[in-house]
Amino acid sequence: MKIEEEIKQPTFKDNYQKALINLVFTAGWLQQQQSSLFKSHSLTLPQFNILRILRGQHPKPATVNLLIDRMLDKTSNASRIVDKLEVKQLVTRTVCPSNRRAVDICITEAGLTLLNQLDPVLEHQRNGLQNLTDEEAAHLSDLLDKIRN
Amino acid sequence: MKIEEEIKQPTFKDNYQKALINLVFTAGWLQQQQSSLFKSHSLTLPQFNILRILRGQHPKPATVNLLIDRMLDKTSNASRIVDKLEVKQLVTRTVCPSNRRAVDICITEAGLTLLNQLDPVLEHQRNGLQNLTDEEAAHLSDLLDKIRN
DNA sequence: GCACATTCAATGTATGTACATATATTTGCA
DNA sequence: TGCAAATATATGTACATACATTGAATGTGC
Repeated sequence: MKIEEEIKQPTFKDNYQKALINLVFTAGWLQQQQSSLFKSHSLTLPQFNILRILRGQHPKPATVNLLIDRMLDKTSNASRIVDKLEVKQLVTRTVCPSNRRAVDICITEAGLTLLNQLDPVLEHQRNGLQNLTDEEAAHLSDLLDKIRN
Repeated sequence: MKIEEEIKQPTFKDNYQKALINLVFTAGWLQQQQSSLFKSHSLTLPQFNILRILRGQHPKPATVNLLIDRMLDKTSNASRIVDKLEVKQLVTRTVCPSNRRAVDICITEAGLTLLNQLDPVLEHQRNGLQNLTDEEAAHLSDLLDKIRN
């Protein structure tokens, strides 16, 4: 469905306004698609993303700062998302021995197992962009880089 | 800055994953840019978007259902966003005479004045996509439509 | 060695998102 | 008519976002 129909706005001021609205709408649409994949495992999208970063570090620990650096949403509160993951015993939190201000966060075996279960689901969906060709996906990424200069 | 640098991830599995992450990241980046424009007027982005829809209807009233239909984020709670706008006296809420289940929501003069103040700011920014050409913006929008099929 | 700024994480508050449920009203049909 | 289903909105709860503030630990300059 074209964006005009999705939000029932027949015309836009110009192509810039149309692309902006389409961009925000489509990103939300994709995030909702992804969220639904995790719901049955009681994981939210931000929780999943944090876990994935931790797996990338594994077996090295990560700090909260490192998580923020790598998160898509820089302003969100990594500390509290880690709280939730800790309660579910998917991560551990220990004070860093070499710098007691920092906290070492590690993914647990349970966390790794959960992610491994989720991988094939995501893979099968080709990350939700299955309607694009490889070239189109690359071109899209270039346009987005250009937006942010 | 390329997306690889933004989130400090040197490589991606494929162009699909890269485009997906870039899409979500860029949409968040744009929304934060916009939010900062409203902050000095104590308006949040969802509140602004609701106000803009109401201005489009003016002087006809809108219902909560109409707002949800036109909102970018369909699952958000329009009712509570209208609450906030009502407290600020930017909108009015009256029970619809012809259907007492529904609520007629109208933008007030104060709301219209506020939007008019904000318009030039947004216009000047070309909606945040000033780095794209008109053709690129149109092409981006087409790619996004294609993602959602 | 000590005052002071900086860094790192946690916390507080307001708002928004996601989803389930509640309440009132209207519609439709047996 | 009467009553179940559908509709329109509001409310409850858990989680996340945005941003300011706090508090402990560390680094720096003197």
